[in-house]
Amino acid sequence: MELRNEHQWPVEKFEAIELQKEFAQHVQILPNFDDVTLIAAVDTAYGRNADIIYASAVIYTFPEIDEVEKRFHYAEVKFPYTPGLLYFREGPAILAALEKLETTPDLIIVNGHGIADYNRCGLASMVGIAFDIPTIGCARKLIAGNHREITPQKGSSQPLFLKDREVGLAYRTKDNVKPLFISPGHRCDIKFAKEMVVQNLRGYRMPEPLRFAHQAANKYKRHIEKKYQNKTIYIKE
DNA sequence: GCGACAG
DNA sequence: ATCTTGTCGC
Repeated sequence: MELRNEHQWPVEKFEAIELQKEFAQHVQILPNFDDVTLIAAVDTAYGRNADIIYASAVIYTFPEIDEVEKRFHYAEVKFPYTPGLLYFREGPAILAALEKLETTPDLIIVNGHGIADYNRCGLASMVGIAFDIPTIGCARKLIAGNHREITPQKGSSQPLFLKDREVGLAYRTKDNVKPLFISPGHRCDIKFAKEMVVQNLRGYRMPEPLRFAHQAANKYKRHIEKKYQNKTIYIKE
């Protein structure tokens, strides 16, 4: 895949916020009627000291969810974990893994929030803008917004509001299991995001592509750590 | 001002 | 996110 919006990686928080607000201007929330055949999912894993980040980018067919292509990338972590600025910590590795994909998916599911973010531009939105491709944010915890209580039954959901705006939803993917927070990232809307996530559930809390991408990132991490045990990992630019 | 705070 | 085994519950 090819980046559509290149930029420097900020070192200071205020610079990151400036870039995030600029990207937020480009976020498109609109109905998506495209036929979805290929779905990509990205996720990351960290080394023990949280100094190295490992990212996976995997493409699956939909609705079969058969693996089509799988790429990875690891890098030194250079930005501190800061709620609201996750993109600046994980973005370098995630974008690099996605750039290695030879196939272009119809949409990308990201482990993190889309517009359910204080600046309406979470990790999923930032990734979507970077490649100008439809993205969906899927998070296990809420960072911004509120919603009414949802029942314990699978399928129960409530809209997620942030400053009077509906930005996504809380969705129960399994009975008696904590809900998932879904929000559009870029070039799609809440309805599309919800439908896609629901149609990709296969009995677990997380949609299958993301669940697999998560496992893939961890396997990749173990592989690299084993390969370089006792040695100093050399990371090229 | 205080609390909350994706991975 | 990561450090970690068993264990309670559907």
